[in-house]
Formats: sequence, structure tokens, C-alpha cells
Amino acid sequence: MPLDLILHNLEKHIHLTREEQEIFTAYLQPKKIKRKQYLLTYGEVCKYSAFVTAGCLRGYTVDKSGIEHVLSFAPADWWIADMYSLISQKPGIQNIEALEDTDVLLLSKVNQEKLYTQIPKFEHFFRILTENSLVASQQRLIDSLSLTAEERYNNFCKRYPTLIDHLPQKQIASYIGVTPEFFSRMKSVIVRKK
Amino acid sequence: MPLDLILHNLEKHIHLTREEQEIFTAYLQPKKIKRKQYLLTYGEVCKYSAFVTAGCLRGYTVDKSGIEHVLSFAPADWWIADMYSLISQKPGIQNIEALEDTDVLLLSKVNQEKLYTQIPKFEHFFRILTENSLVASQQRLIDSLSLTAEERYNNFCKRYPTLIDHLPQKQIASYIGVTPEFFSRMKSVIVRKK
DNA sequence: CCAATTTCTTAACCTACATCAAGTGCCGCC
DNA sequence: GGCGGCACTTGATGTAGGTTAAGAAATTGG
Repeated sequence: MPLDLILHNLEKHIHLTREEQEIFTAYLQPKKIKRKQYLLTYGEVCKYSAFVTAGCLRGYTVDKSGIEHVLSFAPADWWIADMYSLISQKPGIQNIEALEDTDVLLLSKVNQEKLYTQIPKFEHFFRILTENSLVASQQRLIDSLSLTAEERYNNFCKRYPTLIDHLPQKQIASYIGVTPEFFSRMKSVIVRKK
Repeated sequence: MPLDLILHNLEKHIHLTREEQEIFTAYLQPKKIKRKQYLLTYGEVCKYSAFVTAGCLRGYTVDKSGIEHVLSFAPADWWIADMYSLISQKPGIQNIEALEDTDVLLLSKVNQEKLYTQIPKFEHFFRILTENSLVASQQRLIDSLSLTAEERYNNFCKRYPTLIDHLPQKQIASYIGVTPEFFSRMKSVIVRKK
């Protein structure tokens, strides 16, 4: 059940009483997104954090020559948002699209801030969530500065083993920062090595 | 005065009473770091967040072929730490070095966590600080994926105008992710364009 | 189950940036 | 105040990964 999944996700860092759980779940808004539909598009102000209960989303930007760069994948049990836009409430820079039919629970920024004051444990939870995202983002930056495409691919395989055979490979190529053509070549070289 | 600077830094996001200020400042530990000395080195566990009151630090990693990658500069009024190590308390991946004689105020992880429970406003403050770092880190990742070296240099100039003529240019080269040689060439091309 | 579309592969050629090397200028230190 | 070393420049050459193009394979939606 979707609510169990999100409550279990919170339990990783904070423990809630029954009443607190009820306050929290009352703030959530379920939503279904069909494959290739968008939760958020470039230029929109991001008003929600989304928690995925089924399916998979991808967040990406488009650069000025039209190339897409995947910033994150969000399979079940992950949070996703355009943090820049969510924080600043300015027009966003990301598109968040469903790679398959997906169910999310939305927590509005307004409700999220209510939680911070009503139940301070939520400030704790989201601080930790943000810290972990920061570390992941920094690590990815380091990888993009210091590793070859092949090494980044290997890291990706280790870190997201469940995603790997599930995702069109052009999405993986975009995530690790190469063209689909180069990715294909690279893969065939890897196979030949073995 | 150093304490004024850090208290003013906090005021950007939270308001403290006199007593709270005193509790906070009692947790701080001043330290001086001479040019080319280290606040933290690779493999050490990071036990402190550092707030710079004078001078300038740089945080960098060294990749397996020995190349340094600057992750952040911390001039006066900035916070710096190896977040990965600080959070996980595992051996760190960053070196934090003084680019000139520098004064910092150290806040130990232990004291930081005491603050979270004693004065919940600090959880709020560090959540926001972390959110802002996350957005900056994501933006830098996007830049490194989608911009040329010259565009990244222009961004750097806009974002850190005070640092630019203050820093050895090999440090800037490392930050934007090119070799000193290429950076030098690039600069001379830019000059010629004008 | 078929047509349309999207995804993947392969190949030839191109470019941004790296590497190596040699030289110049300059700043800090005894 | 001179010299040792570091920071910067410039040139020749190397390479990871991009671009363009065209066909083969796989999905998907009807």
C-alpha cells in the first residue's frame, strides 16, 4: 500500500506517533502520471516534492543545443523535485517526466513548511534527506570531473543495479554524460574485453 | 570581530536570543591556519564544520592520476566541510587547504547535533544551508555537463567576482575543470576576441 | 498482429581539450 | 639582492568523445 511505503521511508530517519502519521498523510495528495507525461516542465514553478510509490520518473534539463541531461531517476521509494525552483519559487530548469506509468504522493511546499513547525521531526528528516542528496550530487560532480565514461558507467551499474536493465540505454547514456552513439560503442568494447 | 560575522551569517535565516547566541558561541572553537597548511586531509574523518572569518580555504580531491579537482572555495563568511565524511564519519575524500593565512571558527559534529536538540532553529538553519549547497552543486553539475570551458569560466567570473583576481589562475582552472595550460590559452583567446 | 515510431548499432570524420616539452617571468626567502 | 622554485605561456601532437548519417532491431499503440 502506497502510504505504508512512504511511512516506512520516513522511519529510516524519524519515528512518528500514530497521530503524527495521520497529520502527515492528510497532507499528501496522490497522483497518477502516464508514461511520457510530465509532472513538471521547464519554466514552471515547482510547488511539490514528489514521492514515487510505483513506476519511475526522470528529471532532466535541456541545454541550449537541445541536448537532454538526466539529473536523476526516481524509481519507487524515492523523492524527487526541482530543488532550485522549489526553494526559490522561481521558474524551474527541470522537466520531470514519467518513464512508465507512475504513482506519486505529492507534498506541497506549503504543507511541507507546516510540517516543519507542527512536527519538528520533519525538519530533521528533510535535513538528512537533503544532506544525502548533496553528498550524492558532489560525488557525481567529482566523477564527471575525474572518471572516464566507462568508469562512470561501471559506477552507475553498481549504484543502480535494479534500474540498469529496466531503462532505455539512451537514458543511461544521458545520465552518465555521453551520446547514445558513444554509449553503444563503449558497451560493445566492454563486451569484447571479456 | 569574528563572532559578529558568524552571528550575522546565522541572522540570514534564523533569529537568536541573546542566551541562544551565548550557547552557540560557547560551542565554537577558533583556529588559525597558515597558508599551505591543511584543515583536513584525505583519509581523515571530518569532525568539524568550519566557518571562515578571514582568509580563504579550498576543498579539493585528487584523482587516481594525481590531478587535483577543486570542489569549493571558502572565503570569509562561508562554511566548508567534507560533507561526505562529516555525515558518514568515514574517512574523507577531500583535502581542505588554506590558500592564504586563514581564521576559522570550528563547530564540532557533536556540538552541532547538540544544537539541533537544544535549539531547533539550528536544524532549520542547517537545513537551509544544505539546500542551498545542493542547488549550487546541481547547477555546477549541469554546467559541467552542458557548457564549454569558456562558458564555465564566464559563470565563475559572474558568481565569484571577488575571488577572481585574488586567486592563482591554476586554482580557477582546476575549479572549472581544465588544465592550467588550456586555461591560459583560453584566456588569451578571450582577450583577443575583444 | 501490424505499422509507426523509437531505440540501437556501426562507421567515417571532427573538435575540444589533454599531454608533453621548453621557455619566460616573478615572488618569496636566506 | 640573488637564486630557487613556482606560476604562467606557447607550441606540437595525442585522444576521448561528439557529429552526421543510414540501416537494423525492438517497442508500442491501435
